[in-house]
Amino acid sequence: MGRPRKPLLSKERIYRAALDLVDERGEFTLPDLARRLGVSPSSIYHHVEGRSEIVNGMRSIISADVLADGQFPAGGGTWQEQAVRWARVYRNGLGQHAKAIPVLVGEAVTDDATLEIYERLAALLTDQGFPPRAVMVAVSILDNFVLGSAIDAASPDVPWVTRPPVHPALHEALSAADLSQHRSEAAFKAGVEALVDGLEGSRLEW
Amino acid sequence: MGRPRKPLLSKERIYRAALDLVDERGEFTLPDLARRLGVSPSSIYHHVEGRSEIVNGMRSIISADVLADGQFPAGGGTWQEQAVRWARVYRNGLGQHAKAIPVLVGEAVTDDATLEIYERLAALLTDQGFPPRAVMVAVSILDNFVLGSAIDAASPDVPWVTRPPVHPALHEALSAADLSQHRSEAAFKAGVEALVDGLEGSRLEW
DNA sequence: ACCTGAACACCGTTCAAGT
DNA sequence: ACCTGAACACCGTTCAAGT
Repeated sequence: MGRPRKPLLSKERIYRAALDLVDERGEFTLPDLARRLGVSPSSIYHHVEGRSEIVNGMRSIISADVLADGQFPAGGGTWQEQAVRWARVYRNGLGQHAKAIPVLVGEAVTDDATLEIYERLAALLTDQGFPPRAVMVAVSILDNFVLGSAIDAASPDVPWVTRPPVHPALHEALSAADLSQHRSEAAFKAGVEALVDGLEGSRLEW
Repeated sequence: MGRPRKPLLSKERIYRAALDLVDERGEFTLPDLARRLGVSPSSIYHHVEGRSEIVNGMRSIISADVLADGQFPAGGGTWQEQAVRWARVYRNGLGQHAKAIPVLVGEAVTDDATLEIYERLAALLTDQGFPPRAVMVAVSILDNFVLGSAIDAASPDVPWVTRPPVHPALHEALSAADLSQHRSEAAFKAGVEALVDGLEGSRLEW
């Protein structure tokens, strides 16, 4: 068939199609992706280095969307309110692509958009007088919780399959809160607020 | 070659070998696993259903080790101290197999040992008078943070590759805390304590 | 029952050949 | 420069054949 007059592909189009695929199915293969793009698998290699560049590209799209949110994290209020908003907006952004998270985990973060997300939080804390080591610890704390919560939100339904006689307390708790969406939300909100309160108390320890 | 007088394989041996492999390399394939076991790939299928049973088996080994820890979570002290211990022991157990975490994430939890871990925490909180919905939220909160922290600990070195002029605050923070092991530890300790304190304050809200 | 080797339908990636 | 089809070394899984 030879070269087309106008390129059929671009990095952007490849990343987006891969993200769409993962949103739908929780995974993607190069042949699937090629089919979706109406192209042959080998064509993709004229635009990207390989599979892991595509995964990183997916993440940069998600992060760019997060950064586009006007509330991130500026918008006034105390620094605690801004930190809570940082976590909420970031987690919501990841939650839009919950099925992608297992794919993203394990690939190192190198893209500018994602780094900028962490820079925003680091800058907020630095401005607040946190010493550099405390900034690192605080960023890690919120990052860990956001990531864990986003994975939780990504679990299809209930995260644990209990059998009542064996796990009575866990089973009871699960059936009381069967709206898993709400469970995950409530856990996130309460957790972030507790963490940010905790930061204030111990910010000079590190 | 035909059937040996004594079976060469067992579920147990397969799970352990797979976990060893993942500990070393961060991943495993059936051919690798077969080689390690001195057996042909197809032999494995006489003992397990397939790859995902092996992944679940790996998790149950890790969880059994956690449960074998005498400190889990009994050992006296206030319920807050016990909850903190629960998180620490569980996270340390996962940390022994940090490279396995990306492999485990995404596979639903169904094995008894892992469910028992959560049951212990749920029972602790139930005994403490937390209503079922609060138990669920509290368990989710600690679970999310433990998982996020364990993933963080699994990252080979620094989780973010910054370029100084673009991400000044983040870069400064990173270079101040270049001992990543310690960074991850400090973040975990401070985070868990803040979360458990927060639980006490809001336990009747849910 | 439990191992083997051959076979199947896949996967990611490379590359010469076309325009 | 950018697409294709053929090819490569893999992967997980199945199954008939052996003891």
